[in-house]
Amino acid sequence: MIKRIIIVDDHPIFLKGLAEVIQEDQKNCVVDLAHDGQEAIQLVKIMRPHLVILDLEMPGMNGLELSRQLEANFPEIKKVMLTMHNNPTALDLAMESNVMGYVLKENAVTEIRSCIEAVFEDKTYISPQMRESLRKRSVKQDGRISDLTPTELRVLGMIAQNMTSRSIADELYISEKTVSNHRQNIALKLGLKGVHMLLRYALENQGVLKMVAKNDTNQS
Amino acid sequence: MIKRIIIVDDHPIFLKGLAEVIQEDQKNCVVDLAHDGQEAIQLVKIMRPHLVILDLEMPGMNGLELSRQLEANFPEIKKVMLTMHNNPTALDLAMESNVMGYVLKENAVTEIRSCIEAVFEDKTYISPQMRESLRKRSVKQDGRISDLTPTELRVLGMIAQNMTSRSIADELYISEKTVSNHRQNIALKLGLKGVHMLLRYALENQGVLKMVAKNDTNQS
DNA sequence: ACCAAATTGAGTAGTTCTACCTATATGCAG
DNA sequence: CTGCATATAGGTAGAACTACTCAATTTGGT
Repeated sequence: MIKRIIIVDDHPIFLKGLAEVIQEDQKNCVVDLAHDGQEAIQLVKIMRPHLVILDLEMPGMNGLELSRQLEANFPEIKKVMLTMHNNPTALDLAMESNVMGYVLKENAVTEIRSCIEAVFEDKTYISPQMRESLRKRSVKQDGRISDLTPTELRVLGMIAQNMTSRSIADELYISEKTVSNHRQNIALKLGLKGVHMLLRYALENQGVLKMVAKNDTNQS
Repeated sequence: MIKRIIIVDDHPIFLKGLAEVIQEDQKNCVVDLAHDGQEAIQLVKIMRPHLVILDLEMPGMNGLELSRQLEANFPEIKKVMLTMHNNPTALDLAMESNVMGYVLKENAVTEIRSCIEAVFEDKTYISPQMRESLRKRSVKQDGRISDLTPTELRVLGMIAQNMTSRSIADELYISEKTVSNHRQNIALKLGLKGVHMLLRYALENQGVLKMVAKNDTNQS
């Protein structure tokens, strides 16, 4: 049976390269391409693919949003997430939108075949590297961004934008002391210690923070 | 006349995709591929290409090192740098190793053709986006990493690794006060102000810092 | 209406870094 | 030899954040 696959990636060269890798591997496939979320949704409506392979980091509608929209409107379509960064939080979020596969771009050429085959057998596939960093996290008992309350998320986002407690307090019309308490609670939940760990964490997870901020519909 | 081109990139899908873009564009070209610096040098010895297109960010030997080695051993071969990040300091360093072109990966598919043609006419080509951020920098009169002394570079690198002044002082067997002074001087030279600006800068330029640290042969 | 979670605010002590100074030793270039 | 840059070190004041503590108010859910 012929499978229809759509690949979504804002990076034209990667998109083209991946499409050819897949077409060489999977002989009985039709592969279509989309450069962003909007284009992807239009294409999905027409093509009704069996599988959508989507990039997490994209300008405009990011991969998470796209994945959620697909899940809401086309739940029968399987989803595989592609990403540059080995970030456990992003994996958490992706899993919540019910993706079946999660592949690091650097390994895509060797793993995408196994991933597609697994997904078409209704199995999930996660990059081995990714599983490794998940294991490390559970050993460290690190907290997750999803443990944070909406206000804490907001504060963390503002920290990532290099704002001081003072300026955050001003913008939110609350006391500087309250901001300080939020910082404390965030650090506690995330298991962060040290003077600069909060800023460091905020900077390293800037991308994920933006994605979480876009829809406040997932506080456990 | 047939031109020989070698592309070096650790990312297989991008490498493949770019190769095809170039071969479609440039009909009278022979394109060869290398996945890392070592492989590139071997290939250059055999192929004696007219042009090497190389990725800045690579594990092992990075693009700057490779470019310098090519410049030292094969000065007649032209070089074009590819990079993900729009970082003026990286451009400075690349220019010092005499690259003829500097292209952002996200624009590669549309720009690589103009770039190759420019370079074969002995002109330089720099991504328009890149020129824009250069203009902004010169307006801001920002300092450059290359203004820093070797010790300051070392300290900045350690700041990027999340070390406190105390631990840096311990590791270098100097006073904490001296480290504090270095911080002050670094911030002055780079035009940074504010509590966390140094850490922020250090984190954002971690990649470049590593490249600069690898060879201390370029203090102006 | 009540309980739990979230938000807000405060106190106090200590750490880390900034933002200014000054000062000495060393090595290199003119 | 004389500057100059570099690296070293110290002083003092203050800003920003951490690390603990406690408590009042609001909010959402059963």
